[in-house]
Amino acid sequence: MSTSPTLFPLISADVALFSVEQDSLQVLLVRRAQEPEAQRWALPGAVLKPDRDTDLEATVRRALRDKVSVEIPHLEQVRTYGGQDRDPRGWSIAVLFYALLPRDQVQAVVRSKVEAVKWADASKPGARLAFDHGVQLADALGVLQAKVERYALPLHLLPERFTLTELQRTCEAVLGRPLDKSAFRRRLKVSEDLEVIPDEFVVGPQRPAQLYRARVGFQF
Amino acid sequence: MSTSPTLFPLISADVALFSVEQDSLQVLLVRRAQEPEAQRWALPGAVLKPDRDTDLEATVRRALRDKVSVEIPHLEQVRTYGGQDRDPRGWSIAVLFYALLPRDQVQAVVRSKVEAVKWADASKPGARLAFDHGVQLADALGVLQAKVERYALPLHLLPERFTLTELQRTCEAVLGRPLDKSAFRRRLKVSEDLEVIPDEFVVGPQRPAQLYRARVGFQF
DNA sequence: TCAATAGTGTCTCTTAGACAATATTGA
DNA sequence: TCAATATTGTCTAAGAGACACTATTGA
Repeated sequence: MSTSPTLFPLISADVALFSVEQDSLQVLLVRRAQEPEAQRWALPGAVLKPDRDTDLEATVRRALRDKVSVEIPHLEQVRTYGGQDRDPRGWSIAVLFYALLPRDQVQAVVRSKVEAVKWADASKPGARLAFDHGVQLADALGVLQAKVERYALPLHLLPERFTLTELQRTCEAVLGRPLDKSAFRRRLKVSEDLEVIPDEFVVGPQRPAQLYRARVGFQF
Repeated sequence: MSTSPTLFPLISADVALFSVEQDSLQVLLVRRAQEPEAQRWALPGAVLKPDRDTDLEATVRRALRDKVSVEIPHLEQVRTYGGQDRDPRGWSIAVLFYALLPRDQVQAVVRSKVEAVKWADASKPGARLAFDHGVQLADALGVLQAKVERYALPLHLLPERFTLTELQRTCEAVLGRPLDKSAFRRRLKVSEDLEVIPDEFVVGPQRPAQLYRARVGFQF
């Protein structure tokens, strides 16, 4: 029924969906039910359907729709993998994206009955992933880290309201290294991306923490 | 004869081939002979041929083979454009690369009889380009500039042997802004990428200029 | 009072930009 | 000598890392 990939490449869109849990960057993996590479964990993906998708982002959103019950606030292209060897079925093309899910919506991941889904450590996903998804994940992580290193704030990983310490923990989870509190706050002070929520604090058995939110028009 | 793009997207690889001439960054354009967008200038590209190309880079090299008579020393992926609206024929995917051609090989561009080819100013290519190639060119230029801003040295744009002033002029051409000579040379001094060619100088009616070359294993 | 976390201040070192000074050639 | 370009030096300001300090709460 399907066209031979020798004549026409198999086109799909893959996505590394990141979130933060327990101060650790996690990525969503799906266990493949069918051959090839059955039973192996892989990044979620979908085969392009030209009659249904208006563009590549639509393909990605469709790939995530049955796995996550909320809309994804941030989607960004990483790169494209293509060749005759990366999939045993023949010539294939995979356009890779990464996406960010706020950590207060991690529970919105759908536990399907037909498909196993799990969160894995983004920098050490465990056993070898299907196809070239290990490389894909590493590349996606690299792009995300490079952006945060360049002082972009991954606010899409946080709830709408957050404290500066939470933001710092999130950046540390992405980068995989500790950041200096003073230096971190120094640049937040001149950042255009943050906004104090007046009179809103998180209380507890310590000094209350000011709540912040993303400025309107914030773009990661 | 051809498959309908409604069922299968048209897949091509496009390339922005950059070179420097007269201290200005140039990009290679091709005038389209056929519809759609006939007569309009476009980036060189080729339709993917799964039976001939082992991967996407092979497609790009094939696209350039009949336009440039030398091998391209550097090729890098920019991003992928896909959707049902970017080509009037229907769903299409274009994987964009950029490539660097040493300025002493600009004359290696083949002036084909069937196809008009020209070098154009990379930041102001003139009239509107075909399809979304204006955006593609801007994106490719942006990726290249970002890399040079991060202190990568675009040595592939230079001849094998070059002076520091030539290197500075090349970086200025890429970035479109003047650089400070002292600061520029300061970071070259600690760079791992350059190597003095002993006792080799460019002479003239002024102080001789030391010749340099890329270190073995240099990667842009 | 103490524990715990929020938030600030200060020092030093590195680096980049601006710009001046010196060096070396051919004519 | 001079013009022209190569090469180096110096000053200053901004920014980052390290680290210590102060602030404010509940228990």
